[in-house]
Amino acid sequence: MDQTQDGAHVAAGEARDKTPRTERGRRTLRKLLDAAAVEFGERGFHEASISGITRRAGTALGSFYTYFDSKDEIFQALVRYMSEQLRDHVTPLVQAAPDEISAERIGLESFLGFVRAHKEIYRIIDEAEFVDYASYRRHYETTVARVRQRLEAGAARGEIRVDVGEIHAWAIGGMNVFLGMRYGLWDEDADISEIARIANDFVANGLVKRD
Amino acid sequence: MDQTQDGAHVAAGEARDKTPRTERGRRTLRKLLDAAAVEFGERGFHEASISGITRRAGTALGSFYTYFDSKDEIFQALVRYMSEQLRDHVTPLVQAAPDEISAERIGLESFLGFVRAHKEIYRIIDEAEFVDYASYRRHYETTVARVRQRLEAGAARGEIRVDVGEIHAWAIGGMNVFLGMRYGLWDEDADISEIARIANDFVANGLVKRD
Amino acid sequence: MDQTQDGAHVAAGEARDKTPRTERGRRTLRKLLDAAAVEFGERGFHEASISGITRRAGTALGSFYTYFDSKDEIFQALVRYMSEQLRDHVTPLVQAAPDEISAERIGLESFLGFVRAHKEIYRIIDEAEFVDYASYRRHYETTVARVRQRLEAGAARGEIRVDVGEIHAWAIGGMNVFLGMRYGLWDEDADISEIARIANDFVANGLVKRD
Amino acid sequence: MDQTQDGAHVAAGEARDKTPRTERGRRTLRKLLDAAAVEFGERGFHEASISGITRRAGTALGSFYTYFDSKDEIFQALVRYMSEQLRDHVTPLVQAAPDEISAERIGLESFLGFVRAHKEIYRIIDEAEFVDYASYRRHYETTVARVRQRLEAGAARGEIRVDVGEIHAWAIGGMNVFLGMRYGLWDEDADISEIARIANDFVANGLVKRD
DNA sequence: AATGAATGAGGGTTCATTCAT
DNA sequence: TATGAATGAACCCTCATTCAT
Repeated sequence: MDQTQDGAHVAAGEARDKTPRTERGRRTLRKLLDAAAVEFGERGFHEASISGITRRAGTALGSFYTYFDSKDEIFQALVRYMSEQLRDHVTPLVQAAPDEISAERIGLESFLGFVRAHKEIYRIIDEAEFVDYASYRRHYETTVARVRQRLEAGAARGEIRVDVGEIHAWAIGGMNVFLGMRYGLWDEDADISEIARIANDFVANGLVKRD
Repeated sequence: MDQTQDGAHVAAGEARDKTPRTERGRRTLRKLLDAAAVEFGERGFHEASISGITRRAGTALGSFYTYFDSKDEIFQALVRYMSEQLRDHVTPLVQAAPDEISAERIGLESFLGFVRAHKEIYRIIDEAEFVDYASYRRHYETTVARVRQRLEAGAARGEIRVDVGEIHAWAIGGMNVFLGMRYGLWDEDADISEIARIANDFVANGLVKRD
Repeated sequence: MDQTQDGAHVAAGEARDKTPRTERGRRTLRKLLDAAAVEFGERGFHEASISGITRRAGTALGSFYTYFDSKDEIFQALVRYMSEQLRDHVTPLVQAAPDEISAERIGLESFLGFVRAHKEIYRIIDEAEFVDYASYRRHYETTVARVRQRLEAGAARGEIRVDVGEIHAWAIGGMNVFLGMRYGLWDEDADISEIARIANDFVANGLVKRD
Repeated sequence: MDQTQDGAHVAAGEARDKTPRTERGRRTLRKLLDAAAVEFGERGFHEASISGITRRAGTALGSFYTYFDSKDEIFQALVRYMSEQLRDHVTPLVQAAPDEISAERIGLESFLGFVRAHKEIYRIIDEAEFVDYASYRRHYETTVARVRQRLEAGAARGEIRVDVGEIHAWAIGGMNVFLGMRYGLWDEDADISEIARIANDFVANGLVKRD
């Protein structure tokens, strides 16, 4: 976790660096982050408590503040970390796709799989909308920007229509997120790859009847 | 409440009816709901306070509890109320559309307009995900169910492909919500009808190049 | 109920008389007292609420204050009323006793029966210790004074030892109250007259072995 | 709590142990208990406030909750503690008595002395009837059980009649409590050992005239 | 007399954060 | 670094009592 963005609290005086120096410190930091993921995922930001995190981590309450300045800060760190985990899961699969249409199908399918396997991540990122708006917005802008790049590259390669742009990217992002909620979070049994196939056919061909 | 179902909390013994019996009571109830919409919209559920609501409503703190059992309860009432307001705004416009494809365009455009005009409603409904999950889920399931009905009716009329179903409905729902966030909430200046036109062309024809 | 004792609130200005003038008023007053007996008996003074009383009585909340000045006042009225009910139940039976020893047995037995039949009365009078100390003290002082009178009359008639006095009366009072709690309130099944017989034998003869 | 059983509220999930681990913690806990005894004794359970307790204890309001989960809990702890204090005062004196009749006299006299010296204890234990019924009942059942054991042991030793049992024990318990109230709490000046002597003579010989 | 809405003081409890060891 | 006690602002909710009709 770094503190580049929103670094308002750096200016005023002491900017003690909370990066652990020792191996033991790094272990504790990791335990806290893992515990926080579970605590925030299970109880949500406001119900979650620092003492809940340290209890799960097996550390003393006070130790928390050796590594983080506040509850908000660890949440922010977690959102960034999870956003990256999601990206790291999806990106290589998408990049291996033979063409842009397939890439979107694979992107959705891998997203659905990830949501199912890590439901707490979905929740935590979404709750950022009400806890750390900057992180929330950054996550979705980044995610959608990647969609847009793929679309424009696909268009440049002649695989899809040439007028694709930001609007299409947000539309696809929204579709994926809602399908993730509906079939990743809520419906345990749906066949993920079938859903991705159908949605992808829709994205590719739209609603109009073709013959 | 907290991530559980809503429930008709009547069961245990006393279920004193909080419905106002006098005209004065109805006025106060309305003032409280209006004030709560502003308070929750501006500060979010957790930052919002009952005293903030009554201050805005111009009533005594205790009067709040003449009409609501808890902070959760008024939030729930508000989500339902706003969900209905949104529906009442969009539905007649959509129903007047000449065909299903146009209906989706008009639906999106009117949604974007509504979000711009009532930003707090968007926020409140979304925050329900973390405050009153049942309301949140009900809102989106209801909304998407309406999309699905339109799609299937359009298919029955031969206006669109016949294999549309739940997945397409959730995809369109997600798309609309994200475009609402991006161009309704974040971007004040975007031309709403132009966005709806582009997104609708995407929905109609998909990504594939047509000639 | 009257307001002779502790009438501090009479002096200051308006001493509106709360005695009902109409028949309808007298009915409402009675309903309130009955409801209060149930409410206080079931929930205790502090858990009880005026609205609980009026709900049980089937009157409007505001009507309560047509008849009583405060929660304390109705409680006080109730304690006095119940104290009298208890006395009215016990006294005639005791007075019909052939001698003082028997009188004490009958007094205990009828008290045990009364407690069983009116558990809420026991509770209400006892709680007065923490709500309306004056009423509590008056109740027990009155009760014990009656025991003492009986004892002294019995001694004068030569039925019992001549040195009986206040201490004996308080001892007998306490004995009765505890047996009432143990075998009237807690133990539904105990044979009341057998208990009274054993206790009375103890009161008559004491612990010392006789042959 | 309220009229129900006490219970080892461990069950549901987190049972953070509130036992202090440091010496400083033990000191604070003790200060809180002492302050609570005064606060509850002076104002009664319902008038007492947590902030009143911490003010008297000289700690911050929040510190209370480091050691107790609720106002009920500290009250319960206090009742148990006081019940033990009373027992520790009376028991050794009673056990040193030469015979059972004397034991009861000494028991009463030491009880009267204790009540006078610690009026708040009498009040707190009695108020438990309306705050923490289980504690109240446990206190008196334990106390009376001790009386009963003494009686039966005395009978076995041939010092008193052989048919003594539970009823006699509750009778004696009630006598003591009422005499404690009358001559320990209300009457500062009465000669305690004289009262105990008279009451004991009554307990030993009963009401019947002997010559 | 009756009704039911309005009032607001008051208190228990939570918990992020700080501090002393 | 780690520990766990200490701090106190903040807030929800209750309910006796008053008021207007």
